[in-house]
Amino acid sequence: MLRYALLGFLNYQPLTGYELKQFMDSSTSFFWYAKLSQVYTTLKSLESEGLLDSRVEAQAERPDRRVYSLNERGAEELRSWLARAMTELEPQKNTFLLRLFFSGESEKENLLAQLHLMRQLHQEQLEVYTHQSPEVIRQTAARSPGLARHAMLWEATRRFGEMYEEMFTRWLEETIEVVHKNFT
Amino acid sequence: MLRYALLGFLNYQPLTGYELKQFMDSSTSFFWYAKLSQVYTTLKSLESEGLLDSRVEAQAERPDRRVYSLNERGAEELRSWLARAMTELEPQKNTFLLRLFFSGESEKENLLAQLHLMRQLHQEQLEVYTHQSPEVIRQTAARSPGLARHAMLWEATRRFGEMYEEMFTRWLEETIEVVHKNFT
DNA sequence: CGCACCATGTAATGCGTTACATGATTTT
DNA sequence: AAAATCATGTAACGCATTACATGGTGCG
Repeated sequence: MLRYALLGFLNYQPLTGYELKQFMDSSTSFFWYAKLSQVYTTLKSLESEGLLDSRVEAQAERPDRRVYSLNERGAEELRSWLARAMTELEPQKNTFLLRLFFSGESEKENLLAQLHLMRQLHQEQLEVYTHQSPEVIRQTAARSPGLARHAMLWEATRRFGEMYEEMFTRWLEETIEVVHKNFT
Repeated sequence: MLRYALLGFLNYQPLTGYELKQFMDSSTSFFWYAKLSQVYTTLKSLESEGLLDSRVEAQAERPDRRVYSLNERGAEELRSWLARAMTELEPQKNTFLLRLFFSGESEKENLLAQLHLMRQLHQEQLEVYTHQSPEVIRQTAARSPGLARHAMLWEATRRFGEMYEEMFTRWLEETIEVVHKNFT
């Protein structure tokens, strides 16, 4: 799947593996992320499949950079992936819910401490979506007027993150209340 | 991670691989699931690590069943996993958001069709959490009075599913509206 | 002086999926 | 007569993580 994320970013402009990782970290990271090592290996395999081209740029007093760019076959692969609509819900995994599900024999205090810690973390994440992300989107979109329709969709994903964290925080408060009152 | 899910279920009672898969499908599947083949291989490796015991039950006119049970070391492993609190948010992946993020050059109609389809799917899933899941929990808890505190936490995870799908549906409606009005 | 950042990659391992293989019983 | 359920597993593959390996620049 990382393949498509990389094709998507390279559809905007040629980039190195290192830069791709940075772009991901500052935009899609809350719904798609990867380690640098995976970015490098995936770029290599995309190039060997003929979906990307690369050239090495020599730099004075810095390591050489390998810049990847999307070629026509890569652009076609991206379009065809986007055209294939999803017809089923994607199964999700959530370790925190798994733990909670099996915590019936845990100490009440440990359970409450874990729930409070999670609330803290989700509130912080909510702050990121409400305060930092809008700025990132505005700045990126400002660099080119052709990106207006893209920015609308970036904003939609940001809004998802915001609503998700709002919901998560509300659920944690509700759950803390229930555990506090009824857990023996 | 599946290891811990299996240890968790086996903490209630001895089960076969096939039964474990069924239990997962009817309870944790929205935040943890696995294929049968993985269940079997993971059980085997848990046994070889000495966390589970198994015995084969011969059956007349049915294939033999291998029943796994948690031993003291397995119970300890489960407890120690539950005791190690999470201190960071778990990164999530969501293919639908990834596609949306890169759909700036897609046809408006295709995009709206995809959003409508997703709304349909999430509304159906919401129905499952509000109508089917409470019954499953009530019935399972009714089988043994010692499961009351467990049932409280099962209910908390169900409630998460309900709130998640509610939120997702609201977000889809908001996004459909935005795309409908502003996407060219 | 040490840490963060820039920059690239390989190797080993682990977790999970898909495909393969078998076969009886029960339900439609 | 066909499909679903019960029941078990192995083999091949793919995606992702962790660890290893290197080395210069800039900042506090």
